[in-house]
Amino acid sequence: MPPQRGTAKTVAYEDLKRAILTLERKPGSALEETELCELYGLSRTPLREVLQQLSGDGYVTLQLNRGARVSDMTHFTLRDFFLAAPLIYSAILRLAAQNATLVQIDELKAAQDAFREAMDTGDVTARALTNDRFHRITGRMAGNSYLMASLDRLLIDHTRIGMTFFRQTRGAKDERLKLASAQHDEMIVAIEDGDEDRAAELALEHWALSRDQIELFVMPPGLEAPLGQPPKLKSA
Amino acid sequence: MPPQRGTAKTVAYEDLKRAILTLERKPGSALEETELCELYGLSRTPLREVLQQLSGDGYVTLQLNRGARVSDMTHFTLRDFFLAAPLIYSAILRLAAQNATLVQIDELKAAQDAFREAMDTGDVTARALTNDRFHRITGRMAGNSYLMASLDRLLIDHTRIGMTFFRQTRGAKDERLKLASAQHDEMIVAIEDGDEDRAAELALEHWALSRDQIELFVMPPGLEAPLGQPPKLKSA
DNA sequence: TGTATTCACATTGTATACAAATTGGTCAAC
DNA sequence: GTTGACCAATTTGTATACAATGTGAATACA
Repeated sequence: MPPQRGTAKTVAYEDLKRAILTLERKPGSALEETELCELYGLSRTPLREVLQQLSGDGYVTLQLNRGARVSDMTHFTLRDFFLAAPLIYSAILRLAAQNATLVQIDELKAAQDAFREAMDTGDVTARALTNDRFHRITGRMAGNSYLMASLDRLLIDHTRIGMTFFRQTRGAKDERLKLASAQHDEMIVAIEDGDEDRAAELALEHWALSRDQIELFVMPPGLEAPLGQPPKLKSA
Repeated sequence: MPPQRGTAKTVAYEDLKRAILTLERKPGSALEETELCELYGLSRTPLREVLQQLSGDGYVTLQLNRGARVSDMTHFTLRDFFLAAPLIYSAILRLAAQNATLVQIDELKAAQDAFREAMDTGDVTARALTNDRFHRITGRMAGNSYLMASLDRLLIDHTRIGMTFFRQTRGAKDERLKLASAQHDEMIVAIEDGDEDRAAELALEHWALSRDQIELFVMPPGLEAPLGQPPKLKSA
């Protein structure tokens, strides 16, 4: 799925992914070719190929004669997200517990160390990216390319959503972060033990925690029955 | 997910997909750029972009400085396939029953008509492609982009596998084809009725039928306990 | 005879130039 | 004042030429 391990091209590919995941590039924003060419020191031909790749991976949306945009997140995607996430996450973690190799388990532990460190520093971006990395490793452990396709797309949006709600984590809410981290630790144990039922269960608990945070963010207390019109939609 | 509705480029994109799904292009076979350029009347730049797209969609695998190959199917992928298929198919059909529009239901009926027709003619390719089309429509009905990513990849391989076992359908085995078709009909009813439980159930039954055919093909009767070595694997 | 090195060829990767399409703005007409 | 057409400027799409990498055959050497 990674494009190639070329040089400047890979840098562009990876950095665009990072920028999209961290909301540095906002959903729906235009990606102009010449700007990106200068930024990454590529000519348009290879840069366009990077954009095609990112499109296939779900990071970017292409429109004929109208260039590339960062894939946007509507409330439709949020609804889809809520439906797909528990299904895929639990399946992935079950398979991870079945199939993880020792090397991968070490990778996962390292990722968790990095996440814990990012938790301590207040760096929102680092939290989101290290968390993203943790879950992508569980995906690789599962080693199922079909499910991986869904996981990849879920994580794009999960990480982007996380960038907004990790930001508001203060005081009492840090308990949630600690809980999330503790769940990661338990996942590692379950995977090491090959305890697939426990791993799947943890995936669902972890998702439930995340879901509650998202719901809190989407629907803050006190605004549960908002008056007035729903946000206006573009008609297709 | 479709690239654009350009002209020659779209033709190349769609035709390559078709050729890959029908095994006209064999798994693992090389896709040389100049050959494809002549075939589709494109220069290398847009053709390469098509290959990048197909790579993102899972039809094609790219290697740095070594070009593109048709994604191959090992028995690893077959194992992954058996794990992921029931999960995704049932989820997709459940959502399809929830969300299908009337227009989509008409499309699905048309696809089923085409499938039935292909069943009568002995045309293996037509069977595989119309069946593929039927299931992709259910995916669009479900309208969940996350799960769609997995479904797309499952259907690539399911259709390719189908190309081999549809071929051996004769005499008594036609019963299986009729049953598959009848299941399609029942799916349409369940979707029209919004009966999501029934739709999900049918997805599993349909999968079970398909799985049995695949198992028969992979492990023909009389070879259930083969002697000697398992097929040799390429390490890594 | 077997192995290693070299060189020519073929194929992929990149840059640039050119063609086509879209966008935004101006001006005229209603 | 609003609508519409037209034109310039920007941006995307395509072709071609060139650079770099990989492949394989022939040859030299052990």
